[in-house]
Amino acid sequence: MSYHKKNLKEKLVEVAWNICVAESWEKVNMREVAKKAKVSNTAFYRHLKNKTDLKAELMRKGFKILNEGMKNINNNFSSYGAHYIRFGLKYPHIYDLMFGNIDFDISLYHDLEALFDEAFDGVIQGVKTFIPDASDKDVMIKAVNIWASVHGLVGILRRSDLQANKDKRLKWIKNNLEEYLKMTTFK
Amino acid sequence: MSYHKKNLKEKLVEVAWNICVAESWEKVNMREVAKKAKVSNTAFYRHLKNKTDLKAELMRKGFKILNEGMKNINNNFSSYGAHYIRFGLKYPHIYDLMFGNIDFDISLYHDLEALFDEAFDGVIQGVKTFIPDASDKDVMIKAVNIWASVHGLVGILRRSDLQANKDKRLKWIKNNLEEYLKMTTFK
DNA sequence: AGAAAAATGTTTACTTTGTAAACATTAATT
DNA sequence: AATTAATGTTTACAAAGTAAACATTTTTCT
Repeated sequence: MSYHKKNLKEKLVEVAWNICVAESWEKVNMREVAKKAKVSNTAFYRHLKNKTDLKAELMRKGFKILNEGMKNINNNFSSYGAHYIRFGLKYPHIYDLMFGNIDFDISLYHDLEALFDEAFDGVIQGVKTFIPDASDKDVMIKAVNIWASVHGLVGILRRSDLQANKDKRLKWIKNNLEEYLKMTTFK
Repeated sequence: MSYHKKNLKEKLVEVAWNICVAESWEKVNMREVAKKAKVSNTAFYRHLKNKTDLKAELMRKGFKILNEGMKNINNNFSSYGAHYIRFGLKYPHIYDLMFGNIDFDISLYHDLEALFDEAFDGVIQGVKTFIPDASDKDVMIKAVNIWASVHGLVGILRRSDLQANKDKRLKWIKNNLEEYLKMTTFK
């Protein structure tokens, strides 16, 4: 047996990430993660406090990917929305952790809370840029509407992915996200 | 000990409902439910196949309440949206089961699938009524946008309920749902 | 360099929770 | 009344999170 692996924490997080992406958070269990990382069941606990902390790690990783992708978007406002939606469709279960899971007390993880607020603030700033003369209240209303529409759409499109009942019009929306967004929320 | 309670199934579902409403689905466990219903741990299994079926029961109950409330709404289209949102805020964890939980394979529960489709179809019909000359595609686009905006907003408002950071502008939206909806999605 | 301390793995063991199986009791059916 | 079905209980097991004690490696300090 070889004690002291290098970067075991990273390895464990990566294994958990892969399971969560391929299946879902519910399918992530410590024994399986440990087995795939080729360490004992409880090695994990030398690196993370508990399973909730592992979840937080996955969220961090998700925000990192999402934010990184944001940087490579051209000046078109609606394409930011499309980027969000594509992220949600590419990593649905990570997305759930980041934006859905209300059981998770995000206020215990200040960096995650900051990442979240930052994302919303991005929308606020975007609205301000595109509607320079809007009142504070109107900016907020528009930003909330954009945020809600984008996140709500992820839910619809995910569901339609699962159902046999694949509506052609939904398919159109999915394949023409930016056009759809310009016709609705971002118009 | 008294064998053969009356309506044990209903009792169990009710107990589970109360726990799920007060806490969350994660906090619902069979032993606790059994204890609160004053039966043995496994009495449950004479009435429902497994815990997933219990979840389906809660979803049914949720749809029943939501649909019942729908009937008592006057002709204003945006007030349907507000009704949805208020339901989501009143029963957030039931709402999660009904509209969020993607792990749950709704296609195994045809009645639930039908209830879901019915709800979405309601939006389609609403859009058709309010924009009689819209193309099929445009109706779908509008309906999806309404659905997404409404469900997305529930997420934002729930989060703001939890956070100390209670933004006044969000509070305004919450207290003036219909006005907000008319300014945005339902305009 | 060598000893002490810190970090990191492992083994063992306990708890919680879902649920299967065997058994008991009551209700329904013939 | 006797048989069967329905519904409860008891017992038991497996999966999963994680605490505690122990082992080994690495780091730090003289």
